[in-house]
This record gives sequence, structure tokens and C-alpha cells, in this order.
Amino acid sequence: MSVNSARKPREVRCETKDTQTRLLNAAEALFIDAGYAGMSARGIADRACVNIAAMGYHFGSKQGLLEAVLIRRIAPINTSRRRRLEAVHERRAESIRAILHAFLWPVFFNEHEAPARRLMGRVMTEPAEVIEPLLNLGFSDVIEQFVVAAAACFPKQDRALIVQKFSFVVGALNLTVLRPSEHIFGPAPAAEVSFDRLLNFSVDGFQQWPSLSDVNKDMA
Amino acid sequence: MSVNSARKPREVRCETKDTQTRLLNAAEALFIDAGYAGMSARGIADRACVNIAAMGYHFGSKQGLLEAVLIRRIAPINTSRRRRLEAVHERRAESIRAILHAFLWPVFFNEHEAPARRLMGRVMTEPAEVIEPLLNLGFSDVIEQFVVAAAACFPKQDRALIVQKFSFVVGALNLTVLRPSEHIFGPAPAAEVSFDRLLNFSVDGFQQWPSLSDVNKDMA
DNA sequence: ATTAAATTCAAACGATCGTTTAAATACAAG
DNA sequence: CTTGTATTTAAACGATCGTTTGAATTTAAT
Repeated sequence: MSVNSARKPREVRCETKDTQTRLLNAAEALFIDAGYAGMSARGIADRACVNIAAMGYHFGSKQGLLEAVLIRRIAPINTSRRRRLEAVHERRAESIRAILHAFLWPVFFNEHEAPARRLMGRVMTEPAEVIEPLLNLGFSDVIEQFVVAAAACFPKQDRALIVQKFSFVVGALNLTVLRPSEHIFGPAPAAEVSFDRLLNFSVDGFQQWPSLSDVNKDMA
Repeated sequence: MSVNSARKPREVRCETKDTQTRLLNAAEALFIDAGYAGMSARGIADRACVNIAAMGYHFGSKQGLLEAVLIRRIAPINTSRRRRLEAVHERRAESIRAILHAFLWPVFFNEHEAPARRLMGRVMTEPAEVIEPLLNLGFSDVIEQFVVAAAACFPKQDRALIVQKFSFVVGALNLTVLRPSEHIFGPAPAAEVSFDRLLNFSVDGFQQWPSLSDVNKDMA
């Protein structure tokens, strides 16, 4: 009994796009739901309404298809993040709010909308071997740039602390966009609402310590 | 070519515990690394140094083994969280710091240490069908109790906002303990350090808005 | 219309999946 | 030791995995 034994009904008509796009869309949807190991080549082909061999013909392998899926969504987000961070620097407006805004915005608002968001959330939880093509896109380089920019906002805080605070933001972002647990936290708010809340939450969490939070530190 | 084709060398001697414990430990390790779909029954048996059929004999199925793995680690964390939240109420010390402290502490500090932490982080990213046994453990009930307690700390904030803030904390916690991306954020600090940082970050993020964070809100 | 390249197709490859069976072994009680 | 139960074992089950083959088909250029 596989965990994927209960296949979702595929009554909907197939898309009218070309084969490669249909494969990309199908692989993306299944990857978001089940991860790399949980998505099958035949499941992708069925959803894309193409022959099994089409995957090998157009993308070489299942891994090649996944890399194409990641590049299609993550590369634009990377570019947008870079540009927005550059804009912050050019305006000499390097507040932690502006920096986190530049980091979070491209995930919530882009031409691909929800699929890109959920893909971003899913890929960060995959085993290292699966994310390698992601790192080759310069994904970690971009994060490094944001960490440097954030560290410049708090010169008195250790760099290791800044790095971990940034990882907290990334973690909160991941769960927000992936949303694997609707049973626990209920339906997702609108993207604008989630974005505002996450940005406010992250900005406050980044503020310098000690602050108002340690006035009652000796309890608990 | 599977993503797990490069098996890790298993030169180490097998554990000396009984068969069930060896199976639980092996399944736990593989589940943390690869998720449910990525861990194979034969991989578990090999690592546990038992016959393939032992899994079916002792746990009924692969799913049954996973449920046992989850119960062994998550149930104690649930219990500890409940007890600590009750203690906060009994002491009439319902600050957001005390509440988040009660929520985070059992994950970082428990008799199982790192395995329980990483398991907690991994399970939250799995597809809904895999987490079902987790919900049957009352996992979401405990979270609901913490959300109620947190909401009582901020009577002027919408409940939906409190819920999402709490999901931010859970997301940050997940990435911190699962740590699937050491290539990005570097090695994990000691548990005590991570716990302190995450608690401070979360407490600040929970503070009431508008606060000091919106003085420069009109930028970006 | 003819040719050549590009694409899709049914079918099958060997490998691995989770699970099951029945015999062999280990173990405890009488 | 003998009996009965508990556990482990080798072997195989049917199903599905990712991938490949070679022929059929479509497409585009001459």
C-alpha cells in the first residue's frame, strides 16, 4: 500500500500548451505535493497527457525535468531579489525593513503567483542531492548578499546571530508559502496579508537585543 | 538513476538493541534524511541489520513503522508542552515569552535530543496523508491550546493574526531543527544558543503592532 | 510531392518497490 | 527433553519505478 495509492481524479481536460510546458506544469504540481521521491514519472506523464518517453526526450531524465522546473520559477525570483537589493543600496535606504521587503516580495508577488510560492517552500525541505541544481542557480549567493546587507544594519550583532535570524525568516517564509498543514493553521490568508504580517514579524524579530523583550526575561 | 543511488557506506557495526528498536532507529534516520517516500523498506532493514520481513512482523507495514517512529518522539514532546503550558497558567504567568518558552523548550531539550528535533522538523513538511497519524496524537490540539494562550496575551489583535504569527514561529522552528540546508546557513549552533535566539526572535515578532517597526513603514 | 528532421508512440527493459508466505530457528514453559 | 510459541529467515509475489528502444507519426523545408 503506497501512500500515493489514492490518486486524485484527473477528470479535467488537459492543457493546450506545448508538450514541454505541460510536462513542466505537471511535474511542478506533483513535486509541490509529494516532493521529488514522491512524484513518479508516470504520474507526471498522466497529468501532462503525454507519453512516458516524452520526459526523457525533452528533459533527459526525471532529475533534468526537476531542474527545469526549478529554473523556471526560482531564477526569476533570484533576479528580482538581486535587483531589489541593488535598488535599496542605490537609494541608500538600507533599513532592515527595506532589505527584508526586497527579500520577501518576489516570493509573494511574481508573474507565476502561487505555484512559484509553493515551489519555493517545497524545495527548501528536500534532501541535499535534490537541491543541488538550486544552489547552482546562485540561490545561496543571493541569500549571502542579503545576510551581508542585514548585518550592516546591526553592526553590533554577531554575524552568526544575523545568519540565524535570517534563517528564521526563511523558515517562517517556507511554512507560510508551502502550507503543508492546513489542518493545523487553517486556510492561508491572501498573499498581501501574509506578506505584510511576515514582513512585520521578521522586522521586529531582527531588532537589536537587548530590547523591550528582556524586561521579563527572568521568568519562565 | 534514483536520487538515493549513492548509498552511504554502512561500515559501522549494527546496534545491539532489540529488533524493534533497531527498526525504529533506522526508519527514523532514513525518514529524517529522505522523507516517507524517499525511505525504502529494504534500506531500513539493511541499516537495522534485520530481515525485510521483520518490518511487517513487528509493525504491520511501512506506514505502521512510521507511526511508531512518530509516536515515540512526538508524544513525549506533546506531553511536555502540555505540562509546561499548564504550569504557566497555574503560576498566572501568561506572558508571550513564557508561552513560547513552553512551546519551544521540549523540542530542543528532551531525552532524545537531536533525533527528536530533526524528526519534528521533517514531519511538518510531509504530505497530508503522511502526517495523519501525527494529528491523531493530538498534535494540532496542543498547538490550538498555545494559540489560545497567545491570543489571550494580545486581546487587541485578531485571532487570525495570532494564528499566523504562531505559524511563523513553527516555520522558523522547523527550519532550525531540520536544517536541510547547511550549505546555505552553515553549521547549526548549539541547541542552547539556537533556542535562546529563536525564543527572542519569536517574542519580538509577536509584540503588538503598530510599534517601533512602522516608523519607517512608508519606505520600500 | 519528396525529403529530412522533429516529435510522439506502444512496448518492453532491468531494477526496486512494499508485502507475503512458509520453512527454519530461537526461546521459554512444563 | 519435549512441546508450543515467538521470532527470524530466504524466497518470491505482483506492482511500480525510471529509462530506453525502434517504429509510427507529425512537421517543416525543398
